[in-house]
Amino acid sequence: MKTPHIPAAADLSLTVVCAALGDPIRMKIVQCLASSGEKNCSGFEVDHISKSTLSHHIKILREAGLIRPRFQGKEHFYSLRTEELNLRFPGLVDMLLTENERAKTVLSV
Amino acid sequence: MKTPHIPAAADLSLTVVCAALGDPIRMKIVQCLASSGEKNCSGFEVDHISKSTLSHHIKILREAGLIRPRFQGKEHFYSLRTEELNLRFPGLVDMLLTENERAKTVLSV
DNA sequence: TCTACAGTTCGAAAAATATCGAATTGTTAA
DNA sequence: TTAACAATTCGATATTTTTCGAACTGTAGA
Repeated sequence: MKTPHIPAAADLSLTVVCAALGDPIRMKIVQCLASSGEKNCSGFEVDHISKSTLSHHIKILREAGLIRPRFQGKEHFYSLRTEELNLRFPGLVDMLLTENERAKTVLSV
Repeated sequence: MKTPHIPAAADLSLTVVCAALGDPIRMKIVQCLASSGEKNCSGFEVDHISKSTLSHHIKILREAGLIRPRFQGKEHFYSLRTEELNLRFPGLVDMLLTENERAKTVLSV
C-alpha cells in the first residue's frame, strides 16, 4: 500500500480547494465528513454513481488537501482535515458545517 | 440595456460559488475586488486573455452571485457583493481578503 | 451622423472534467 | 489457496468548460 500524497497545510491553494468543492457530489461528501467525522466510501450519502467515479472524486478531494485517508483492513476511512483547514483557511470548515445544517433545515421546513 | 440577473443572498449556492472561485482568473478578479472596491474590466489585473473570455468569467461570477455590476456610461463597474456574501456565507469575504494579503506576502518575501 | 470605445454575445475549436465498466491491488476470512 | 470484498487504476467516451475572433449593442464625443 503506497501512501498517497497529502499536501501540507501551508501548501494548500484556495483556488484548488474551491475547485474541489465546486462539484455537488464532492460538496456533499465534504459536508458529510464535516458533520459526522470519519466514513468509508459506502458511508457517503451520494446516489447513483459508480465506485470508480466515487474514487475519482475522493482523489480530487485528497489532492486538494481537504480530506485524509486512514487505512484499516480492506476499508479506507476518510476524514476532513479540520485542524489543517482551520489553520490555513479559518472559517472554511465552519462554513461547510453551517451549510450542511442549512441544507437540512431548508429541506425539512 | 437589459439588467442582468443578480440572485438574492438567500438563493446563493455554496457549490456554485465555489465552482466560480475554482478558476485562477476568477479568483484573481474576486480578490482584486475584495481588496480594492469597484473596478471595470480594464482594472482587473489578469494577463493575456481576450475580452470575450474576460466577459465570460465576469458572467460566471455575476450569476454565482459574487459580483454586482454598475453601469456608468460605456463602462461597467463591478464590485464584490460583500454585504450579501457576509450574510449568506459569513467568513467567505474575510477568507478572500486574507488570501489576497497572503499572496502578496508570499511573493514579496 | 459617424466614429471610437467598453463590453457582451455568438459560434466554433480546444482543453479539461466526469462518468463508466473492466481489470487490478490489497485485505480478510473460509 | 481460494473466494469475497473494498477500493483504486486504466482506458474510453461523453459532457462541460475555457478560449478565441468576429459580430453586435449601447454610449459618448467629434
